[in-house]
Amino acid sequence: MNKKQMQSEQTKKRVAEAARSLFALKGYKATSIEDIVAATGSSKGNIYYHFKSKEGLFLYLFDEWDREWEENWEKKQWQYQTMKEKLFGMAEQLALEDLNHPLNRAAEEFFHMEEKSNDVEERIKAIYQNHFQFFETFIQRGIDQGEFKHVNAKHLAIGLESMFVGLSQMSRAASSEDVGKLYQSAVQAFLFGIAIDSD
Amino acid sequence: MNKKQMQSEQTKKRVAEAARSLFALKGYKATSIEDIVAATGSSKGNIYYHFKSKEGLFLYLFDEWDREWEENWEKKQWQYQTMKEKLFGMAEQLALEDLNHPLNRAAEEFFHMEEKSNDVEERIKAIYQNHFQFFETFIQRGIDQGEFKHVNAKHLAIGLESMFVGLSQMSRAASSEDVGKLYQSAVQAFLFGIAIDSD
DNA sequence: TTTTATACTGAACGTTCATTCTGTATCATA
DNA sequence: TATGATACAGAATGAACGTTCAGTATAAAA
Repeated sequence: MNKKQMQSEQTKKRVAEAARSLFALKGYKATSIEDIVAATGSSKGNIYYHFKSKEGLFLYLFDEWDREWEENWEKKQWQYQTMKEKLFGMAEQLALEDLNHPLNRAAEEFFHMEEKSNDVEERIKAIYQNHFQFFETFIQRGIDQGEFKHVNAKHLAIGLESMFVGLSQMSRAASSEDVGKLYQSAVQAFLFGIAIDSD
Repeated sequence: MNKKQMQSEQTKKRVAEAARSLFALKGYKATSIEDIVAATGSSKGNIYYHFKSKEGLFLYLFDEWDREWEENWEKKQWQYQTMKEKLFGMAEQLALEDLNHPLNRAAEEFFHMEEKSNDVEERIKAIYQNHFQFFETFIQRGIDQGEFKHVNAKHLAIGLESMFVGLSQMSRAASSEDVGKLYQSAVQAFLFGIAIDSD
């Protein structure tokens, strides 16, 4: 790799990292390109040389996060034996890691914005579909291994994703609660139910 | 009531209804005061005479919705006997009524905006607390009546709210699915669990 | 050394928008 | 009828910000 290419790559990283900090601190909308300029010393034009748009820059950061999450999970999941244990473990990772991830708040804001370019909208849908697929495979494995009932894996995959997405949002409003316990009892309910007559 | 007061009230209603339609159509941020001016024939100044701000106008509409929801639920819940049935009934009302409510999308956007005035932030927190309280009472009743296990009602109230909030959001991404079924299986899981070994 | 592609600059553009403010019309009240 | 309050009009304010573009510097390629 060239000296020039290396510098270019470094610049891109510097911009990305500054952007991540700013998005974390101020939120997506409230972080202006000007803010990133001030934080990096790079010029506006240069930022647009490295990233297609503000949306593109954010999506770049989000992808990094998503990739890292899956890597961490792959490393971690082997310590658990059953699918039930895995699910509790996943809840733990989500509660501890995700909630404290710098992009957490900004991502929520970003995903709920109404003014998005069409390609971004498509990307977001694809991300969700990916998560659904992940959980569907997970649940299906539980069924195949005789741990889970013969439920509709597709529906309950969405149910699981819903629960975790919602949990992540509610954890902020219900601040005084112990978040770990919250996630744990939610998963407990999802696995074993809260009703007494188990039919 | 005066003729003047009546006209004033009508104007306020006209503005509110136009705003609701526009928020539903274009989203919160994308709906400008100018849009509402164009739709009502009222002037900007007049809108600000009747409502404190754009945020205030939206919150006014949201309150109406919240009130109506509780009224509808109060009417409906008596047709169900057990708490389990009630929960399924609630899921139905949420799936059918809420998802089609004009403000649904805009409210999501509004609640996830990062730039909010402090009093609005407080209001939103209060709204959530209210929902938590509602579910906590609900679950506690189930426990007292011997229908539910001795779970932590506080935690699971948040869990329920999380699930429904998440479900409402996911229902858009997973459009092709039958939303009613989706809610139903989520509640089914929450009540009876998906695991086979019910401990 | 000349040429060319890449990396970078920053001023200018174009647009959007919530809110305020000064003034006016209308109706209730005294 | 005179006075005061209420309801309404709409121009002006004032700021914010993403994106583009014409031009410059730097280093690789020829």
